[in-house]
Amino acid sequence: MGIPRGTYDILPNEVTTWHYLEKTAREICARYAYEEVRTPIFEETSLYERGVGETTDIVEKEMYTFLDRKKRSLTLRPEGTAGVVRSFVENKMYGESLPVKLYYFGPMFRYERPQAGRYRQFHQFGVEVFGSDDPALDAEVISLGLAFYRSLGISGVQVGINNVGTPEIRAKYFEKLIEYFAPFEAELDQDAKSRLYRNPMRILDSKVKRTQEIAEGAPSILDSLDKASMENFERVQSYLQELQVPFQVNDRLVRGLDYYTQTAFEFMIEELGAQAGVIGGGGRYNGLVQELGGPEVSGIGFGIGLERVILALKEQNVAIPSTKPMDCFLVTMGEQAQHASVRLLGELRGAGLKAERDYLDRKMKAQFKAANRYKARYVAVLGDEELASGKIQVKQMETGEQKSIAMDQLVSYLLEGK
RNA sequence: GCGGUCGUGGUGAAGCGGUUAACACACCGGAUUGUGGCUCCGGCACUCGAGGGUUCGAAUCCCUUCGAUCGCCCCA
Repeated sequence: MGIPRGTYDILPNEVTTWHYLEKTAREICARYAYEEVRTPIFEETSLYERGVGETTDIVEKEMYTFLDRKKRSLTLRPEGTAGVVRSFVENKMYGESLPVKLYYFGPMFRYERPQAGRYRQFHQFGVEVFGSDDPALDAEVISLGLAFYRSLGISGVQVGINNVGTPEIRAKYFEKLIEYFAPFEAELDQDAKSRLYRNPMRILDSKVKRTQEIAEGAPSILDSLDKASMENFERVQSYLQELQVPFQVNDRLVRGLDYYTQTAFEFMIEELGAQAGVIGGGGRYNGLVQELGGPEVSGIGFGIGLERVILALKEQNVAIPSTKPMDCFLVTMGEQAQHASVRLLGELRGAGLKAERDYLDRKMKAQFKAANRYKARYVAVLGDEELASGKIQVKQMETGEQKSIAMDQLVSYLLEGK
């Protein structure tokens, strides 16, 4: 027996990092007036087929799909947006005052081969905004993402933005691309060939040298945009400038999900390499709410891969705030003292102090060692003498200073020392 | 789904055909039977991911399998 492939345990010493990420995300979202939403970890399979797109890699080969006991097809969520949109529609949030600004945090599942910064169960922090086309929101969402990285202490995050137009524009652009690539068909690599008629935009970011050379001359989607899209794109850029968000226009930026319209963006960090370097991405999805049965309400959001954020934190040696030190370790000598320690320990904890004792009947020396391991600020020694006198020995570990204190004064003494 | 590398104690690792499986750290115990962080001493792998084979003999060679890791596709 072992842990399933592509999954991993987050052990206590790592959990502090996760708390740090969550806390930071929550604080920033609160500042930007986003509220948390928690949706199920699995949904009906059809939600993703319709929402994410039938021809995407995610739906074609990466979903964890299973039948329940009533033979309903369910799928462990491969991404966050579809579920949040479903919830938005189902709970008729479009009836509330718009825009509705939401964020989420949690595990996602994709059946892929594990690799650096890629797991089968991984975690995302994401936001979604519904009900406004205002390009200022596009800029807000991007700057919120960037604020998250910065607030964590990650530097060098690059923002790439593009405008992928409307589905109609993309259809026309596809024709142009096919027209351009067709004469080179024989020179393209296998992957590019298979994409030529299905999704030629994907050829643009190929890593195969010859394909890349050919792709360099391909027409840009920006030249195919209609006036409204172009204006929208320009306004997003000017708002980003207002917010002092550095960005690069990348007309080759393609996202993996079908639902994106207009603005598409990515957060990247160079040190982590080509794959893990994309630490977040998102865009606008103006047709999705309708596609999933809601009214014509537009949306925009991003998903940030937290495993990759953690890679970046480690790469850049960002210090994680450590856990609370132990206020007091109770050393006990003898059975009487062990009994008495139960109550004393309860009192310490009841007073809000972090306190611990030995449970393995260890020798005093070993108990002191344990206290050190816990980084205890004080050690209180309780033995027969103390029980008889009602006074307990309290040692401040850093200075080695030791005092005798009335047992009922211990709590207030420790609270003073904080 | 495809390709490379790897798999020895709690951890980091040596050993690469010859039989008690180095060493370091961690942990436990003792020196110091009521006091930590230093020092010294002792303990801690019937076993080298699993299964099969070659051999007088395998952790060391071969095959299979599982897993990890890195890369490709794709993505966070």
